[in-house]
Amino acid sequence: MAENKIMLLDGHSLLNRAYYGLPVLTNAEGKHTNAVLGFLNIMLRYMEEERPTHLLAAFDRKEPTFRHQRFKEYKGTRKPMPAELREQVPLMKEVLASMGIPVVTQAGIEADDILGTIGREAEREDFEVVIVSGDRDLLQLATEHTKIKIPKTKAGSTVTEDYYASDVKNLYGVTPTEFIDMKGLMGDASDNIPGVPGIGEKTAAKLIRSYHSIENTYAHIEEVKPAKAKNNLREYYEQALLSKELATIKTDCALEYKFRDAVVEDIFTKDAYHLFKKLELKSLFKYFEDGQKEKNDLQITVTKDLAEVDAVFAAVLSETEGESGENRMAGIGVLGASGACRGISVSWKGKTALLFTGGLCTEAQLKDSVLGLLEKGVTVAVLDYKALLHFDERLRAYEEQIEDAGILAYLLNPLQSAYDYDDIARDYLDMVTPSRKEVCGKKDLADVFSAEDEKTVSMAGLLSYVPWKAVPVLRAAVREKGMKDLYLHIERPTTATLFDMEKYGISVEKEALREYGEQLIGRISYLESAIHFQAGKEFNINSPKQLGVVLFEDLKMPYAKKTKTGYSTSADILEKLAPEYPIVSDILEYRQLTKLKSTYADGLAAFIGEDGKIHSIFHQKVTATGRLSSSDPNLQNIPIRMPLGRAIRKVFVPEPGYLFVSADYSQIELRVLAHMADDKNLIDAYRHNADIHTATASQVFGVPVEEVTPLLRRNAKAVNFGIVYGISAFGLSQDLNITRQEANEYIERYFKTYPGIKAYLDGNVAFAKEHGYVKTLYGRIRPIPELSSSNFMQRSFGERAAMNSSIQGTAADIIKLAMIRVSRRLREENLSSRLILQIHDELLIETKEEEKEEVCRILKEEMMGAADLRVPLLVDIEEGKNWYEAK
DNA sequence: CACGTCACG
DNA sequence: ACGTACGTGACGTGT
Repeated sequence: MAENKIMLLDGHSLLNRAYYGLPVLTNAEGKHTNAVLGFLNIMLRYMEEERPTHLLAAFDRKEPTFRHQRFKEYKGTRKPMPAELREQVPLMKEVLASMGIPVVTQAGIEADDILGTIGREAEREDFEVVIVSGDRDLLQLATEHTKIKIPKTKAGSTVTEDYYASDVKNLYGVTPTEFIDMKGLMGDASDNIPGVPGIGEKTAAKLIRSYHSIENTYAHIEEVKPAKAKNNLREYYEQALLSKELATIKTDCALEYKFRDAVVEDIFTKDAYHLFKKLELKSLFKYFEDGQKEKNDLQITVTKDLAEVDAVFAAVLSETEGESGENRMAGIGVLGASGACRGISVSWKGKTALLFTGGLCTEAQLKDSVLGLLEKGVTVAVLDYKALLHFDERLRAYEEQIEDAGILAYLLNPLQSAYDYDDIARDYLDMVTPSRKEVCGKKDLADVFSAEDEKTVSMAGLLSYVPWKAVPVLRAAVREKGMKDLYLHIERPTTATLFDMEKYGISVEKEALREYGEQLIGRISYLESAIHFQAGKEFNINSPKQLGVVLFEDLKMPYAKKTKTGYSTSADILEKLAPEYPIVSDILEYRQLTKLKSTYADGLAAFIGEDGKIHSIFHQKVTATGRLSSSDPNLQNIPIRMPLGRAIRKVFVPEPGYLFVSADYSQIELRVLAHMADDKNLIDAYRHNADIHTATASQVFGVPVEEVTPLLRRNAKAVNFGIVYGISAFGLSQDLNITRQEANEYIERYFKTYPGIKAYLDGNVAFAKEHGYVKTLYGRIRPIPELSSSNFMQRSFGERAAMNSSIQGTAADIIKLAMIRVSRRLREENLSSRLILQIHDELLIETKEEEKEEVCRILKEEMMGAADLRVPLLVDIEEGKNWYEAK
């Protein structure tokens, strides 16, 4: 029989070590999990290394007090345990319990003493003992058969120090027992052990090496070398003995727990699996692969035989006929990109079929068959409706029968980074599945698929099975959270308008774009030479690191400011230096021009397709607030603020015979705020169509409207912006280059002028703190886990995000509504005008000359009418033969 | 792959 | 005392 080995975990100490070793990590509910994950990683690694037959974890009954006051980072400072760590203590115990690992605590006995006592008990019964702790105090327990393992996190990875008695001796020159005496002399501020003043680690080690104990040192007090140590030890001898007692870990406690019960069994239990899932400890799922995780009840058939394919669709139809709910539903997934579809995946009533093209079964056949399901009234569940429209846009006619699991999941938690099949399976179906990356790497499923490769077959099946299975769950959750209307009337209809914009694209004059880039080169190389000359050396201007050294070390400029890696060379710093140093002006201009060249001139050119157009992607599941985002390329950040950058808009043109019309909401966020806060003063200002910044300046600074100077207006405008962003005196002071006190005064005066705003913002933050999320006017939620942080900075961020998100999110809801209404009208009135782009508060439309008047009217009507607020929603319209003119 | 920077709303 | 405005995406550098 293998020899017995027991591993003893120092619960609080390991949790503490893990907490500070890993970055903040939360699950969707905002529960912090980094310490739990770190603890488990260390534990699992050591179990692998040591293969113990017995295992348990010791915790203090209460939070450590008195002797073991060790939840602090620095000596002497007694930091309370951060809330993020505190909440993980009970969680950790729960996790251990779920894994069948005993959590040993006992009233009046500290964890160290439990470890010491059990360690000795086990050793007496011929166990090998391994004690795991982040705390070096435990070294005193080391023997020939008791090893102390101390994990250390170094640069992200964990390294371990192992100590038997001999290792302690080698390192400190004292035995583990003498280690206690050493500690008695030197003390430990972090453990509230006083020790002897003036005796530090060096002296203590020397004395104990010579005399082996405090008592014996005292007996030879006359010989004690440094005079200071001699005198202090005399004076503080009692305290030294007390310290020794405090530092001694007890090994003879009367424990109720019998360590023989701590036999290691299968720790990857079903309970553990469910708990890990709830905590989203994804990296640990792999341990359950053969264990307790639910078997995917996928029944998959694979075919490319036309008759069999037909039979599958016939079966779907007949078996869903007359059913309701999920039984009337089929999941559909496309295998391969839109142009190169190799097949589709279909799930219904728990069954899944993979249907491939080839032989007599064509892509068109598959598409028609899917359409056939919809015609017969089957509801189709998908992971990504927009992707499906790229597969076959005829599906848009059946929008009301389509359920998008990805969008539903996004509404339930917009903070996730992805909504792929594995995410939804994990979050809503309690299934752990290999991710797309694990199955396909960087390739498309269609390229790696093989009927013999079980993983690819399984993943292909999941593409339809997961939406089929999850949509009922997701729908119920969305309804329960009050977002059903948001989904049905805003989010789902938005998808098709985004698809249209992506498909249609926007024309770009390639040659003009090339010339634009060309024209920048000369000036860029001139500036480069000028900068190098003024610096007195050549260096990479694009490297903030090198630039920082040149400016703040070589040229010794002031305003040198931090960043983790070096000096900050951001524009707001350089702008302060520019009047004084010509080189800085040149750098600013250089930065501007190279940005235009690389991101816009060259960057955009790379996206122009065969059709002379750019088809950027509009993302509906990315932002925390409900806004859209755009990528490949991003057409929502084309320059406009500076003349030279703005000129790039000239290369964006309508198709021949068409014009651009751009329509943007005037200050939609402030108007939304006025409505939601129901602030009488702000509402009145908007109802009277006042210049809002001037009106604000007049009221806040107490001067008649006619006497508002440009400076006052500018300040008021900054305050208005700040309010929308979740005001902070520091942010405002930065923006206006004023002191924080002045900024504070502005804010106070603002809130005095608009008391409704103050009440609303406060109320919103309070709501967020109570519920953990904020809501838009249309019920969209944004969770804000940072609000429960004990970290001031994070919590403050949460408060600002709470103030901002309802406003930004409500504006985003309204613009989505406007897009839906505008495209509906354009279609209903049989116009050939199209929605081209959305830039948050602006819609760009391509219109025929003769439709222009009509389109402008529609835009005004539908945008202004998108929401019925307590203030008018004004829309400004411009037109032109390119995007530069239409703005 | 993280960071600094900067383009937009 | 803490050290920031809210929301994005793309580029170049440097580990």
